Order: sequence, then C-alpha cells, then structure tokens
Amino acid sequence: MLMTHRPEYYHWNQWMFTRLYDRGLAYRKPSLVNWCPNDQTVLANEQVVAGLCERCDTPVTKKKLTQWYFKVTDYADELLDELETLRGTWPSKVIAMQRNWIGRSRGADVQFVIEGREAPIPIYTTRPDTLFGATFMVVAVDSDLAAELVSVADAGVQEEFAAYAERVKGDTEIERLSTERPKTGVFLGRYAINPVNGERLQIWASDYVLADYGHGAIMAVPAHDQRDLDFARAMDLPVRTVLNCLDDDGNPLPDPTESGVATTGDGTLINSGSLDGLDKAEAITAIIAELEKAGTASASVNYRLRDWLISRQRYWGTPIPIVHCDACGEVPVPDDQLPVKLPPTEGLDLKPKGQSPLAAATDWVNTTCPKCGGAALRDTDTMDTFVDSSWYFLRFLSPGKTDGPFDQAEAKKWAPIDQYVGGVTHAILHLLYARFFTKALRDMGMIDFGEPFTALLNQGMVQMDGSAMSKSRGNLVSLAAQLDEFGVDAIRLTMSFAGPPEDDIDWADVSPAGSAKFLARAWRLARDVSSEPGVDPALGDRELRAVTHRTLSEASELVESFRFNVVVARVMELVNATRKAIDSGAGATDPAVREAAEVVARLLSLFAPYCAEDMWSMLGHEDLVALSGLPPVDPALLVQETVTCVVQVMGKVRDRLEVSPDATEDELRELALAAPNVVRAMDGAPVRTVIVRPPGLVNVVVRK
RNA sequence: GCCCCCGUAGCCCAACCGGCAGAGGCAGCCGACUUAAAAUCGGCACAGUGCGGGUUCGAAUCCCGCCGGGGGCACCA
Repeated sequence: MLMTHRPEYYHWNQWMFTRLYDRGLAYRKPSLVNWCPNDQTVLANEQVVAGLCERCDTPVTKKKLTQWYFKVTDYADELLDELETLRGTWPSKVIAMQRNWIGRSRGADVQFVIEGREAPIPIYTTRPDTLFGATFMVVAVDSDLAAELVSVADAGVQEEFAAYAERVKGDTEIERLSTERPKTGVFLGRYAINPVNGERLQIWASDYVLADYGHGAIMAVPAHDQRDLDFARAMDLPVRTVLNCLDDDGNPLPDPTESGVATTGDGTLINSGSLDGLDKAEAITAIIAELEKAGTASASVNYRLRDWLISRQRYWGTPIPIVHCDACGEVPVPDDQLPVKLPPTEGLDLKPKGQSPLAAATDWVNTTCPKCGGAALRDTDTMDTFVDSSWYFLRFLSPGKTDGPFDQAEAKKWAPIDQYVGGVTHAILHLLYARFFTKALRDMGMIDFGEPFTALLNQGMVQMDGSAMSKSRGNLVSLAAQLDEFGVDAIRLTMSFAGPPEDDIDWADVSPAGSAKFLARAWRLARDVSSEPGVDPALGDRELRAVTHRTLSEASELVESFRFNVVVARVMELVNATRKAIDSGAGATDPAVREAAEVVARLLSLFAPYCAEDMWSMLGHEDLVALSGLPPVDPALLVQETVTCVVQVMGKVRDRLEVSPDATEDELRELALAAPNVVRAMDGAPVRTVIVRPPGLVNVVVRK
C-alpha cells in the first residue's frame, strides 16, 4: 500500500524535485498567479475550472507571487505529437482535450520599433498577412511592459493607467471570461512604428491581451479580428480592411468597417503593397520571408499550455526541498539529507492565511546551508499533491524501496501500464502531469518509455434522474441502503449490465431487483443439477452444449474488450437455455446441464463472486471458482448443422433457405434462383448479376 | 466561436469487416401453478435505426448537410 502523505513516499517527491531542478525543469519565478481567496493558496492553471477553484468552487483571482514551477512547456511539442500514438487506445475525447489544452499555434514574431524606446517590441501573430491592416497596438495591462511604457507618460495618463490596472486586478476569472464584456483600456500616449509601412500606431493597455501569452503585446487588426474590432469601435480607432473575404457561396462579405463583424476567412489581399492579389496562405509565406530578410520578423510557435505551478501554501503536502541562503542563493537539499520532513504541527496556526503555515515553525525554517554551512532558511511551501500521482504507478512496482524512488529493473519488466482506468475529470490534470513526468524520467535514463498509460478507459458515473447526485438536488441514492437491500453481488451486476462501462448510468433506469432475481435464477440451476462432478460433458445434450460453448467462445473476447454488459446478457441466455433443458428438455441429470451450470458460475464469478462461489460449492467443488478459469471451447460444438441463407432480390429479403454451412457459391446461386419467392419477386426480369456471400446471403440483381 | 462524442421498441441497451434490425434486461400484457396472492415457470406485443441527400447489389454501420442531446476549450492574438 502506498501512503503519499508519509515521508517514505514524499521523500521521493523531493528526490524527483531536485532531479528536475538540476535539469532546469524546476524553477522559481515571480508571476501573476491564480489565487483562491477561500483556501488562501495558489492554484495551477489546470486547477481553475471555469474560473472557480477546483477544490472549493470559489471564484479565483490573480496575485503576483514568486512560486515554483515545473517546466512542462519544454515538453509541449512531445506531449502534443505523441498523443497520436495513443489514438485508438485512449478516448478521442481525452486526446482532443489535451490537444486543446496544449494549444499549439503557428505564426510569426514581428518587431515593432517604439518611439522613445531603444529596443523594439516583439508581438506574436498568427496572421502576419494582415500586417498592413494593423491600426494600433495593445499591451497587457498587467504586464511589465505596460508599466514600463507608461512610466514616461504624462501624469494624467499615469493616473488613469494606475486606476485601470487596479480595477482589473480586482476582477475574478469569472468576470474576465464573460464574453459579453465590453472592451476597456487606456491609451498610453506612446507610439509604435509598423515595420511594413512605417505608420505610427497608438499603443493602448487593455485586459483583453494576456500578459503571459506570446509577448504580452499584439498588433491590432480590427478588420480581421473580432476582439480588435470591438476595441476599435469602443475607443473610436481606425479600421482598415486588407482582405476581401467571400462567404461559402462565393459572395463578398460585408466590409467590417460597416458591419461590425470582423472577417477571418480566406480572401484576396488589398491595401497591402506587395501582397496585393495574394491569398491568405501565400501572403503569410511572402511577408514572413520578406521581413525575415529585413530582420524584423521570424516564424514562431506558441502554446496555450503554461508551466505547472506546484507551490502551495498548505501545511500538508511535500515540503519543497530547497534552502535559501544569503550567500549561495537557492540550494537543493542533498540526497543524503532527504527527506525534509514536515515539522510537528503542534502549536502552529494551520488556518489558511496566504502564507505557508510552515513559516511559523521557526525551529524548522531556520537551518544551515548545505553548501556553505551558514545560516539559511527552508522554503516553506509544499508541493501540489498532483506531484504524488505523477509517478506513483512506478512506486507501486517496488513500494518498499528505500534507496531510490522505484526499482528500474521492475519498471523495465512491468511498465508502462497496459490498461489504465479513471474518470474523465483527470483528462488534463493528472494525465498530463503523469505524461510529463514519464518523459522527464525517460530523459534521465530511469525508464525506457515515454508514455505512462498505453490504453485508457474513462469509466462513467452513476447518476440519478439525469444528473450527478448531490445533496442540494436531493437526488441521492445511498449505496449502503442499496447494498443492504439487494446485496453487493446484485449491485455490482446491475452496474456491469446497465451499459458500456464508459457510459454514465442513471440509477433510475436500472433494476437492482431484476439483478437479484436473475442471480437467484442462476443459483437455482446449481441447486437443480443432479449429476456428479466430473461427469463427461461429451455425453450430454448437444443442443445445450452448443449454447454453452458459443457463450464461452464469445465471453473471453467480450471481457477483453470491456463489453461487460454483453457478457452478462450472454450469461442470461445460457441461464435461460439451461433452465429450459432442466424443465422441458434433457433434464437435471444430463451432463450438459452440469457443464452449463458450471460455466454460468465461472462467468458470473466476474460480476457476482459470492453467488458464484456458492454455486460452485453447491455443484460439489472444493476449490474456488474464482481460480478455476474457463474450460476450453470445443470448436466442433460451434459448427451448426444448417444455416439460414437469406435470399434478397435487389437488396430486399424475399426468401430464406436452410443450407449446409459449407454450401458452395454455385450451389447457393442455383438454389436461390430456383426459390419460388425469388422467381416471383424477379417478375421475369433478366438477371444482371448475383452476389453470393456463402453461406448466409445471396442477392439477385436484376435488370429493370 | 472552435473541437470531441452520442441519437436503434415506453426505458436501459445488442447488432463482427456494410449483409435477415433484436441478443439480454426493465416496465407492460396473457397463461400455467395456487382457495388466493407472492414466488416460480412459460408465452406475447412493441421500433425500421433523429431528418434530408449521396456512395453501394445491399447502409443502423461509410460520406456530406441539417436537427436534437451531452461534454471540453475559449479575449490565447
């Protein structure tokens, strides 16, 4: 058993941290971070769900803090491209979500000279073809760049900017994400020069440009970007169309200047100097080439993915194994001093207060620098608990190992995980982090694979009356009460039978009473069998044996492909056939009945182990059915004596023939053409062709 | 706005590589057993696959376009 809160486990989180640190994959930086005012801690991007804290649903705000990050972005391309290797074994939904989350886009960095500033400012754009349509520039209000640009503006502008920046800071993520939000901003009194035509562009600060994407600054092309157009209209800034766009029917779209709707599709360049007459793709290639020659632009790639913020201001978690020394700076704790154990919490104020509670444990915080031996302070933050689960699957292979995180030989033998099962809620949290860790560990030479989970199944959830159970809705189903009423076997069977495992189950749609009834029906078979264990099934009723062996032959494949609901349905069929054989067929003494009842018990042990074991022992066995496996399928019993051959005329079923399973194409064609119903349907029309798929189908195509 | 998934009997769901639309269950109805009921056993009925095109000898299945439902991302330049 693994307990990730114990030093025996988090020791190796710290070991991982220092290895990542050594490779430049763990680093500290000041940044505007997600802040949960209720939990009083920072959150990773992945832990902000629709603007709310993943743990407590409080609206998240922003705060400028210096925090620890894992450099997931170093692996952005690999994390994205290797999703392709998971196609087919991972749900396409999860692949799409990760793809979306990583959000790679291709474009160009373009340098804009700023009046009164020595260095030009780079902007990122996916649409360099629209450079001639740029009519102003916008920088993120919360960026360092905005603060710098405004610092030389006159007092009125500075005041206005400061007020605006303050207002924006107070906004929650929810407010920021609102699509109906009007555009706001402040003109900084500064100008940029458009490198393609030398035009002077006003520089504005606004919250619709993000500080931490691209360069935190954009060229605004209002005619061909809706956000820029909204801003231009709100601030009364010029709009210039540089692309004549057509709609799906080839008609020209209305000019954005008039319509208020930016055109983003393909078209022909206008008002764009040397680019005039080119289409979008040609213009992008041409302008990048031209500006690269001039040294003012370069092709560039950007990602939506951010580095993983792992610092938490919580008393539980793994202490970050760093010592801050005035002389040496950040010093990772050496291996032989790990683990850095959490201090005793006695006497500490553990309430969230915006600073790690560990800071109050002064005896613990005050330490000596591992490098120079001088006085130093421990880092007081703890790690995100998602660090624990990013590599636990490797720890499971050697859980007691004391001289390393996991045994590499065991990992070579067992890992990666062939089949992982988990909720879709982890699509871009755990599953992304674990993929990152795996790739990093591979690059450290500790494992020889780059993807941790070869196949993934997202199991569904149990709902009630169309939605997730919740106290406030009052649509709760007590599992304990259901178990009391129907028993664990019936409940488990109900869930398995309700539908494919990846589907949600609505408890209002299923019938645990029906499951209990079925189990009783199956159980009675074992009670009724009156032959001795070990009788030769070959002496039994062939018809029932055929059903038994057909069930067996299908069951393995169905189980392997997780179609448990179908397996249960097949067992139900076998139970029905066996019941019939006992009551009105071969009778309870027939060896085939014993064989069938035993197969029922063996297969049911997957879903209803208690019931199955009881059946097994009632059938006279001393061992466990769970360990008994499945008997081999007798292929001879799968061969049918006759099969029904469907005869179609022009694709419509007109007759059925009972034929031998190895009837030849010619025989079937002849039989079909002679069948009276077929002759009637053909109505004298000449045969054009006859399609024969032995033994089951003949289709006569006639000339009309 | 972009992306992913799903629409088959009253309901939950099967249907292999395109080949008889139905395996199983729930609910329903009928019968046997019973003084009666429960339980049990047996039987019956119910859709032409969301809509419109296309490909094909043949489409629930493949392609295109809609409609409906669920989910993800989103001021990402």
